[in-house]
Amino acid sequence: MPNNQFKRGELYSFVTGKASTAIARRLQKKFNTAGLNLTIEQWSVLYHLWKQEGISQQELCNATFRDKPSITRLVDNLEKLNLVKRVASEHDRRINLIYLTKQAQKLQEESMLLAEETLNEALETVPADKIEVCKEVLQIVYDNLK
Amino acid sequence: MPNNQFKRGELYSFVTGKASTAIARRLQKKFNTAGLNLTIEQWSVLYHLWKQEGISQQELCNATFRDKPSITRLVDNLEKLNLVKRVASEHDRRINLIYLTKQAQKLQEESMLLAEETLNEALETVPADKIEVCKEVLQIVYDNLK
DNA sequence: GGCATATAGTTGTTTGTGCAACTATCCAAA
DNA sequence: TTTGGATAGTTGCACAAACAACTATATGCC
Repeated sequence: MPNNQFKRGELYSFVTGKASTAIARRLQKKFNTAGLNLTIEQWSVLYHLWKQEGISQQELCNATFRDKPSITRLVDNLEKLNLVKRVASEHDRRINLIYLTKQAQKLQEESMLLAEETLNEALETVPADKIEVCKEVLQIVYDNLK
Repeated sequence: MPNNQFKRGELYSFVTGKASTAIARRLQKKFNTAGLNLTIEQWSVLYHLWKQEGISQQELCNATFRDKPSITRLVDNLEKLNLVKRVASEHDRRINLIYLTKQAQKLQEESMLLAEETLNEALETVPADKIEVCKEVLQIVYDNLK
């Protein structure tokens, strides 16, 4: 049992994601302070659309690791904010393709800068090689459980 | 700028806590399968009460890294499930001390086993020294942002 | 063509989070 | 002793997640 040695206090932080919660809260505060009227969850959808727009809601589910109802409602809210548009696919009428509005394109640079800034604050004083190990472990955890 | 080297794809996982989300989902499924009628958030409150009961809601806020309204509602729901009781402090009538019921005491062993099992599955194939580095980094992240 | 099945998306319900505003109580200083 | 500020907890609101049940459309097979 090589990995069976959890002291209880350590178990807790892993399950609750203390660190990632703290990162998300800090970024949310930066968005609010900057007057970006955007939740972290909405940002995480835009994040993938900035890489490639015109993808389906199902593809957004896979990319953001969320279920279909969550994406339906996030897209609902992003549509209300005039940041995305649903466009019915011509080939398959079950599919909505999601496109960014001009307004959303304007948000990319500023929000990404705030995200990088947040991560730099989070990882201040952490040596680069330890960050690499940490990323590697978190990726394996994800792969082990998905 | 020693830590300024985020490739964008990596940034996303850090902010969204992909790994810890996956762990929490896996544990929730184990609870459901085992017939434990308990959310991960409720479990995280019980977790601290098992270590020490009779603490105030404010102390639960600090321990679980949640705000006061969140704890109010988690305690509400735990009370509905007959797992905890609010007892007004005699010294300071503003304070509720939270005590476990017998029913909650019975849940400890089984739920902690499932949590350890989940972590073992998550960290399968990860060498112990890398786990240590990862824990260390996540703790620093938390300390940097709190 | 017609039917079974799979896929894309939506809706309802319960639970939790974050913020602001609120009540009740305590405490300390004038 | 009163009054003003701090602390503990609650409530309302908007947003999000997980699950189940639902509609609409597509596809493959007879």
